[in-house]
Parts: sequence; C-alpha cells; structure tokens
Amino acid sequence: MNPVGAMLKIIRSTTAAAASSSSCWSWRGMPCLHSNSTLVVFLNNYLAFFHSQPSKPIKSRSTQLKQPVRDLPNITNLGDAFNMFDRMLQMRPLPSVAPFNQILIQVAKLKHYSAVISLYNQMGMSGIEPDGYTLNILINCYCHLNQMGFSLSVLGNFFKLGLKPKVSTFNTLINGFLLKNRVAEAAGIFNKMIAGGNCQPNVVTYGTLVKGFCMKGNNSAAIQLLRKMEEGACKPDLVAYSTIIDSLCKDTLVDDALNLFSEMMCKGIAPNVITYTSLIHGVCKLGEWKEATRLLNDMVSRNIFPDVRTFTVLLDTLCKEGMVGEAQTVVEMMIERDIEPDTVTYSSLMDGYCLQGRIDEAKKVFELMLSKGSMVDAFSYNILINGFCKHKMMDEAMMLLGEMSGKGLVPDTVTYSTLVDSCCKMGKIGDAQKLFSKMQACGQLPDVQTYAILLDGLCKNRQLSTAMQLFREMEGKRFDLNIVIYNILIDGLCLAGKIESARDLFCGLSSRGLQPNARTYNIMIKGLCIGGLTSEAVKLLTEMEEKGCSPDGYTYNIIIRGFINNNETVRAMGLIQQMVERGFSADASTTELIVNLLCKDKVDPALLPLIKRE
DNA sequence: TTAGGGTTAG
Repeated sequence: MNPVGAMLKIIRSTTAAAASSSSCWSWRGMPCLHSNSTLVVFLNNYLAFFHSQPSKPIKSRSTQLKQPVRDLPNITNLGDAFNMFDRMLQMRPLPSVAPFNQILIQVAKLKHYSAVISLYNQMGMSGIEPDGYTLNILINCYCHLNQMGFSLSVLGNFFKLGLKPKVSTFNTLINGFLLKNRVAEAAGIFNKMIAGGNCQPNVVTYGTLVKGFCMKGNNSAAIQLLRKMEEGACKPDLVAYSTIIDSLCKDTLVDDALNLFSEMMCKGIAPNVITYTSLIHGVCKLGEWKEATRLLNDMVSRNIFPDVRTFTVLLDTLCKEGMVGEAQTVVEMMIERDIEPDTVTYSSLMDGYCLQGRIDEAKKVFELMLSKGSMVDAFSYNILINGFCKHKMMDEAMMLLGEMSGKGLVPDTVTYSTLVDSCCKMGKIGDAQKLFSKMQACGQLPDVQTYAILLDGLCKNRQLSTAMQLFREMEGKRFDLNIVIYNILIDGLCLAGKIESARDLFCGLSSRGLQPNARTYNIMIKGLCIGGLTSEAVKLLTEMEEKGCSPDGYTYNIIIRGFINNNETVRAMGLIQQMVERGFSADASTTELIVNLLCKDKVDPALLPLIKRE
C-alpha cells in the first residue's frame, strides 16, 4: 500500500476509535482527547471549547500586540496609510519623525516596499529629517526589492546626517544579502562587524546567519553555529532554535527537530506558538496525525494557543488528504471564534477544492475573498489558475491572468509556469512558447522549474531539436541543472528512439556531479526495453539496487512488459514472481499483456495466482 | 519605533 493509502487507513481506524472515546480534561480545563483521537475530532473539540467561553482570549491578545502606537490606528491597507500620511503632512506644527516611521513600518509590513520608498521621498520634500530608524526601514525595503546597491548607499545617508549605523543596520543588510543568496557579501559584513569592534554581532545577527544556512539547506552548518553560540557570550535564543527546528521539519527530519525541541526546553527556553506550528507542520507532512494531536494537546496544556497560521497548517493538511469538508468546517469554526482566516487560509481551502475537482466551490471561496477587499493576492490567483489548468479550463485560466493587472497584481514566474505547463499538457506547444516569451517580455524571468516544464512539453510533443536548443540555453545561463532536467531529457531522447544519446547522457551524469534517482533508472530502463535491449535493462535493475536505489512497482512493470513485448516469456514470468515476492503487483497494462499471453500461448495456469490486479 | 523564526501555488 502506498504511503497515502496507509495514512488514510490509520485515519479511518482512528476515526472509529475516536467515536467511542470520551474526552478528558487537561490542565486549565482545556479539552484534551485521548491519544488515539483524530486531528479533526481534536480541532472540533478545541474550537467548541472556545465557543463555550464568554471571553475571546485570542482576539483580545492579538489586538493588543498589533496596535503599533497609542495614537495611530492600525493600518490594514495602503489607502489608509496614504490618507494618514497626508493628514500628518498637513498638521502644523509638523509631527516628529517617529509617527512617520510608524506609518513606514506598517506599510513595509504590508509588503508595499516601493510605497515606503515613495513615502520616504515625500518626507524629504516636506522637510522631515529621517532618523536612524527611518534609514533602517529604508534599507530593509531596498533589500526586499532586491536593490542591494541602494541599500548600501543608504549607509552614506547615515554619515551625511551625523548618525551612526547600529547593529540592527548591519543585521538588516546581512539579511538582505542572504535573502538574495549573496552569501559572500553577507559574510563580508559579518566579518567586518567582528573586526571593527564597535558594532559586535548580537543574537539577531547570529539568528540571521542561522536562517541563512537553513535557507541553503545546510542544517548541519546551522546547528554548528548554534553550538558556537553556546560557547560564546551570545547564547542561542528561542528564535535561533525555532529556525532550525522549522528547517529540520521542512526536511522531514522530525525526530531531530523534536530532539532539539527537548534540548531547548531543558535549557529553560520556553517554546511559543511558532515553534509548535513548525513541529505540527512537520508531523502533518509525514501523516503522523497522532503526533499532531499530541503536540496540540501539549501546547494547549502550556497555555500556548494555536493561531491562524497553526490552523492554516492543519486545514491545509486536511485539504491535501482530500478532507476538504472538514477543512471547510474548521474555517467556519475559526470565524465563529474570531480567529479570522487570512489570505493563506482561504487560498489553502481553495486549493483543497481544486484538488478534489470541485472548481465551482473553489470559485466561491475566491469570490468570498474578493468580496472581503484586499484579500486576494498573486498567490491566490495562481492557485485558482492552477485549478483551472489542471481541469483543462484554459480559457478561464487565461481570463484570470488578464484580470490580475486590473487589480494591481503582477503575474509572476509561477503564474506563467502554471500556464505554460497546461499548454504543454494540452499539446498546445506553440501557445506555451508564446507564454514563455511573454513572461520574459513582462520582466518575469523563467527559473529552472519553468525551463523544466517547457523542456518536458517539447520532449513529449516530439520537438527534440527545440528541446535541445532550450537545454543549451539553460547551460548558457549557468542554471544549477538538477537531475529532474536530465530525467526529462533522457526520457525525451528515448521517446525519440535516440537510445544511444540517452545512454550517453545517463552515463555522463556522475561527471556532472549528479546521481541518478529511481526515476532516472526507470526512464532509462523503459527506453532500453522499448529499444529491445532487455538484458541491459535487467543489468540496470541490478545496478540501481546496488547503488541503494530501490526498484518500485513501476520498475518491475516496465521490464516485465519489455520481456513480453520481446517474446521473452520465461524471463517475464521469473520477474513477475520476484515482483510479487517483493510486494508489488502488475498494473493494468501489464495484466492485459499477461492475460493475452495466457490466452494465446496456453502458459501454465499455475502462474495465474502470481498476477494480482491492483 | 528599526534587524533574525511558523501557513498557500508551478
């Protein structure tokens, strides 16, 4: 049984167990279910518990935290920010720089970085002199806009104004460089901080570097840095630990994450909702529902309450498991309890409906988001566009693309990649190429994944020479070409009957620093079988096992089909036996071939039990 | 008042 199937079995069995279990009461009266209860039951009980309470603890807590200053209302959209800014400019005497900084902070939090720069320029024209905070905010915005040159030039403004950059200034710059994968420059600033003596790195500096390592996928280096912090004066804090815990969870190393979590608590560092959300996400991705329930119980017992992001993680997991009805219920209960679902929550739900092919319901969620004002972003558009594409509703998808600019949203690399993929899969390779050109004309650069999509489309649509041209273009752009790209190309060469070239590319992988994965072997084995080279295919089957790449049901099926199609019946039967012994079974195509064979050649019926329909 | 950690799409 595949992992999803196994997980669904567990969910079904735990649902039955939960129905007969009664809830107990944990610390501070929060509902706590027995460990064999399902996540859904837990969620329902958790939310029902809050529903029964007269107070609304989560809302009141978050409102206090969000209030930026006593005198300024919370800004939730760009229009409000501009209005308030204009009103302040008309006041006489002019307010100090501090409330202007507050507006800039709020606008930056809304991710309207260009707007912050525009407001900053207006401040200058109105004679409001920036202070160190203003300049730090400005640097941060330039960093997010990938304008590191401007970020660095702001340093000059500090000196012009007689201000001294602080550790936070350098931390912002380090973060900016790391966000753009410019590790050398980030390291350069860090080294200068150490050498300079005046502005020593602090816990945020180290936390930023820890995140940098995690972003590069180097958890070991992140942990090493954590250990270094322990030796020095700057001890690791909750953020440093949580960053690594999250990274380990994302890499499905949940046991390591839980060990670090225990270590952190042993040192007296208390976890918060962010730490728990990362862990819950990690176990959910592995389908460990009981563990998710345990963690939810654990956090609640510590008086740490799941927030909108925690619920979104759970809701998204339910959606990905096809339990979109339960996900919808969770949304409704969140609303009842004033845990307001945000853009990501609704986008996840929309994706859940798309995954189930319930496009009309996905559209309803999207319309609800539209009715709520500034809730729809490029990400949510991409999700619905993807939903339309996956269900061959290309006209509707293109209409959404057209709608985006009218809403001030910029279609990004993912938007175009999704559409290119859909065109390819529908055989409209010309349209795909046009979109590929259009995205570049609009300033959206295709990434490796976009290239992979088009490369695959060209190969599958038997345009090998154009595919090879695209591949050379990728090489010219010095992309970090991964095994996925080579798998596509080897598959394309095999499909075009160029087995020699495919074999050359396959054999040359190690010289390019790449290891074939199970998919690479399957592609090559299939190509060899179609080319009648079954003995070589069997050799590859052995090789993949020797190299620690376990063959799967697909591997066996393609070789067995190869044997049958090459009239090597005895070898086919031998491999069928091996396949069954390893717990795999014949798929529909293989079964059909075997049945035909049995009918035609009167093969020993004793072999029939070996053929197990899926 | 400014800097580092958690959620969605190809």
